Amino acid sequence: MTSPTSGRARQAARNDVTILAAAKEVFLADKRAPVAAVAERAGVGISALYRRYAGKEDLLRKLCHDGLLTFIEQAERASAERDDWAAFETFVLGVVEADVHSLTVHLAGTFTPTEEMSADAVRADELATALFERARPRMRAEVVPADLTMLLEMCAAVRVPDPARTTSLRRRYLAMLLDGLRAGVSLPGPAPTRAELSWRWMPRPDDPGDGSGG
Amino acid sequence: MTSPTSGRARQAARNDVTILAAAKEVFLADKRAPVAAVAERAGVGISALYRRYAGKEDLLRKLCHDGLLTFIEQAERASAERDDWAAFETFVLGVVEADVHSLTVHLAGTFTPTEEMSADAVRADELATALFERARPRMRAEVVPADLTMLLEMCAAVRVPDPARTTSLRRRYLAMLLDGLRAGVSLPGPAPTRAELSWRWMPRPDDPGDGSGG
DNA sequence: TTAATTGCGGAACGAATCATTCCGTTCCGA
DNA sequence: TCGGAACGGAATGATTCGTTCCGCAATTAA
Repeated sequence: MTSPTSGRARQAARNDVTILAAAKEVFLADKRAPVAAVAERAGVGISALYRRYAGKEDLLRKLCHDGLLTFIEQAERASAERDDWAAFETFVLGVVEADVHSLTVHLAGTFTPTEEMSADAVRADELATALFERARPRMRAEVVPADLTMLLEMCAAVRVPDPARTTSLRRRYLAMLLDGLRAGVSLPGPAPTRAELSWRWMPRPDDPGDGSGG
Repeated sequence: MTSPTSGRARQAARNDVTILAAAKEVFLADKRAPVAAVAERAGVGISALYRRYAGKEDLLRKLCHDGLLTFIEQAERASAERDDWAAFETFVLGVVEADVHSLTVHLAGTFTPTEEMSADAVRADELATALFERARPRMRAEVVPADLTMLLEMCAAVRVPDPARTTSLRRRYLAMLLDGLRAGVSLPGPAPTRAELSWRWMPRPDDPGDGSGG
């Protein structure tokens, strides 16, 4: 089992990424989607999926963790930029374009997290906060890092059937949000606290959607 | 049956509004909620609900239509304001505070609409577009009335467990969005078209939530 | 007072959905 | 030719949920 460059094992290795990509697409569109939908999208049988993951929760966990790692990667890459605001902008744009928010926040609560995941979540939060703080001098008064979570949430809510257009429209409204982040001075009501946003990471009996299922 | 001011009929009349209010709360939190959850929230049995509505779809339709009428009411009320921008602002704020968006757009597609509903939807669109056009001179270049739908969508995505805080936070981010609506000049990508947003009003096999079900 | 009616609570029913398992098949590698 | 890894997809069992049905209680009409 050195390098599966041919035949069976090769196809299996290909299925690894195919299934993961299919799962990402399917659960982004509807986080309550059945497992069978993932298999169908990937063009494989259900066996191929259950051979790789112990169950649905396992797959969801893997997906969420991957999203978290992408988030961290975007943050680290953006941190290299010299200009404070440009770094922040690059980071947020990267997260939005990778459609990572739905993979992390929206899938949270559908499984019990790993210790490693929790640690990565903390690190992700630290990186994002650092980027936010760097750019904060150029923002309006009274904004806080917790606002970033909500801005990403709002971008994730932009969704049309065509994925390409969804990305394009998200860029449009992200530009508006970033302008709004810098304009004016006074904002109504108190800023969100960390406690108010942490409920997403706790297991929930019901599923407030989405109002919107993905 | 002149005026039910006592006993039985009185309680029944009270249940009319209780059930409707419960349904609004429940389906706002999760549009896929079971009918039994509505009855439980209202503190009545399932019979009390089915006596009033032919089925779940009937209840959803009533709820959505009520939301549409509230939307129209907010638009008409705001239209009376002299200042063009103030009228627009009052209107949007009214819609957001009434949490009407989830009742209309998010519930659309879960039932077959009435002719009257379709007519009201057209009227709602006309009123909203008129308010938008009045305020447009004070907005950045290249924004279109269809943007309003998306802005409302983004506000509806702001949600925390506490309803009062949800309203407060929505006001906060609405202020940012409105500032973003006026700032700058150039926006990336083409504006949304009506066709891209009309899919919400067509019956769908699946349910893209949000990824989030509200 | 009595009988009819209205409104209702909640168990029961049946359909649908889904995660998971299981069995037979295919095909690569030796 | 053979062992077994990988797989397709039907079968299964549990759960959820919309709807119906039956019996009871309270009110009202006679």
